[in-house]
Amino acid sequence: MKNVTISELPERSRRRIVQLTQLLSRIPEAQTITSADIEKMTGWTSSVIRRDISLIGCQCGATKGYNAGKLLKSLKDALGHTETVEKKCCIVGLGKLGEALFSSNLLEGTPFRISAGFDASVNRTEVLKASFPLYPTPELETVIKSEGIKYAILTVPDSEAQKIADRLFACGIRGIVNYTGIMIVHPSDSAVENVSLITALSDLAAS
Amino acid sequence: MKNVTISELPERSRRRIVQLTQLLSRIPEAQTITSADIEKMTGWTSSVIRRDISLIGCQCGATKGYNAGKLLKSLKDALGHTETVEKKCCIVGLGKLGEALFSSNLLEGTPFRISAGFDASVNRTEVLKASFPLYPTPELETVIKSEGIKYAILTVPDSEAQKIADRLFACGIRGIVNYTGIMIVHPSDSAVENVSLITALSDLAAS
DNA sequence: ATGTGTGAATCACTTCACAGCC
DNA sequence: GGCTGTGAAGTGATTCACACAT
Repeated sequence: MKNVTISELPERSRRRIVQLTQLLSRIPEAQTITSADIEKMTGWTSSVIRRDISLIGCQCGATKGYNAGKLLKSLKDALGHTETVEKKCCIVGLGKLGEALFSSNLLEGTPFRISAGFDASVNRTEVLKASFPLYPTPELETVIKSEGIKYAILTVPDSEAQKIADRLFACGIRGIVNYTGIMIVHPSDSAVENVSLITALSDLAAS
Repeated sequence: MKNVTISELPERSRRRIVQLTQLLSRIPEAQTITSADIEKMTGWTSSVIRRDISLIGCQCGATKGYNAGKLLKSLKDALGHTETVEKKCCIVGLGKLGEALFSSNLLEGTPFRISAGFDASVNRTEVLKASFPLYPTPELETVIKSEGIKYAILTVPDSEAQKIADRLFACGIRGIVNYTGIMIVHPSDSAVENVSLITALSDLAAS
């Protein structure tokens, strides 16, 4: 099996590969790592890990386990995390949460780049300092289209969330990372990743 | 099927039920809602929704669909979201992100309550204002044990994350909501919900 | 000797399809 | 008539177990 692209493989495998990528990026490149080692760190069984890796056609596991650097490279390739391709995002809602997210440089070293920020308050867009341009919300459609932005980080108040999401999907946004407390209704050709504190806590408590 | 508790049912169903609860809480109690309506809003098939609901033994669907209020109540019961039971959480790391999370009152109306905050900087714990007590990180073990806190929201810098997580699990924390950019290695009798921006964006982009 | 890669078997989840009920 | 609730069938993911490579 060779050169399978990420969106072709099973959803569960895909998510594990995303996380495995993050895990490996903190391990010295030269180190070898076995599927049993990864099992200890993640809780996934070694066989599911071996299968995931074989699905992307890495074939980099020699007799003593995988070479961490090579494996990471294969995973990143499969995910399309190559230096040359930059994935444009915007952040909508520049309250405390929005500000905290973009000012902490979380996306450094990833293929994602925040290219625009939006807030309903003109005052806010003028006062805040960011490494990307800030616009009042009415300009949302124009900027997203002209910049070709495909992903949005949603940090507006709950009461605004669905309305803004509708506008985002209407102007070409393919996916939203939803930090609000409500569930976003969305078209079937788009995606929402729920990153809400309530969902996360409820999932923890129920597990 | 009656009175099945949430941790007994399939993981996928559990997660959908958590989300469904959030969705329903924004719908008038008196309204009736069919599994087909929910399909339109969530993208899950009506049959998977009907089965999820039947798993918790609601039996509240009459001939014209579910009564939103009754359904919500059944779901909340199954999740253990009853008024009387309060689930204690703490937040570790009171930087911008931590502050943004607790000051936005996201947990109002949920069974979760933040009972303590911790930060490495004594200055920070003294200056910030919160509706719960703030402590310097060395007091973490003492406070968590004496308060009986079971869940933690982790918003420390990446470089500290694993160290702090180890301490949290060692003193009785059962689950962590991880806002840091790294993957937390954790004991198998505990859980981590990853809520990192990078993971969410990567999952979106790969879908 | 050790750990991968992968068919085959198993297990879990989803969809089908329809009986039953308002 | 319309929609739920649920056995039975189908699909998809995980685990088993072992041949193979070093």
